[in-house]
Amino acid sequence: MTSVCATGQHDHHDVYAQQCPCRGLLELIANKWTALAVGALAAGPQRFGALQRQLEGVSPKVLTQTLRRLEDANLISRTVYPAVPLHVEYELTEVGWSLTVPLKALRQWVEEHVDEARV
Amino acid sequence: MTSVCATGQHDHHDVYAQQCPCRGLLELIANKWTALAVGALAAGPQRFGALQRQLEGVSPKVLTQTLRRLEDANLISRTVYPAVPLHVEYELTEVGWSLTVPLKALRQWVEEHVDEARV
DNA sequence: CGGTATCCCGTGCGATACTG
DNA sequence: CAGTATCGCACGGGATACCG
Repeated sequence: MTSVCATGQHDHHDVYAQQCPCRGLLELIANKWTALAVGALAAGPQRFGALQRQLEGVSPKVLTQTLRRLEDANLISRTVYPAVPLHVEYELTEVGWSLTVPLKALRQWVEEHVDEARV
Repeated sequence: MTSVCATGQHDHHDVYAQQCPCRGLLELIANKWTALAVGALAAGPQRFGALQRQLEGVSPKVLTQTLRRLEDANLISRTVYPAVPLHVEYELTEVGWSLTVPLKALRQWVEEHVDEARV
């Protein structure tokens, strides 16, 4: 069994439907900036402004949406340091950090097959 | 360096922008059915109708779009057997097959962290 | 059987302006 | 500094009907 969704418990009657456990993750990292934000945070905790500069072209609204979704998914944490001016740090959680491993595998696949695959 | 996009050649000046080589792949598998179609085809060559039944809920138009994109990316091949009724087979290419490896890593991550991460 | 054509809708994304 | 508010558009996706 090598499919994305099937488990060892399943057989050829598998349905790759809405119930697939991959769906949630795929829909999360599917959007434009999420995986890139995780990649940026893999270098260490970052402030909102720093993330916005690294993810070139992202608007503050969209960056906020992206970070909120990651926070809701428990992949990053948001820490506010009450000060003037405001200081907010985003950081990968432990489980968020673990996600960088398969994500990095994906990146390596791209590097290795960028010529064969027209992605 | 553990970020999604940075390579060993890069340093802290990396920009996770539109130029990131991951972007193409992420935008490809980002949509609703692509990764699932790859997963289905990992079980072996499939006909259009069989894919449509496995990817429960997909409309013929969207399935066609999905398969065309995968074909354009050189990840699957489309073979027409001229007969009545028509017989069309979709099959993973070699590079398409190689993609199932990191995709499977992603699935395993989901299974292992489904409780910690609310994806 | 394996699609295309057509219509429609939700939402992800972007630009800009403004605020605690 | 770190967002929110508002507007608008493009596009992915869905339903249905039809075609070679």
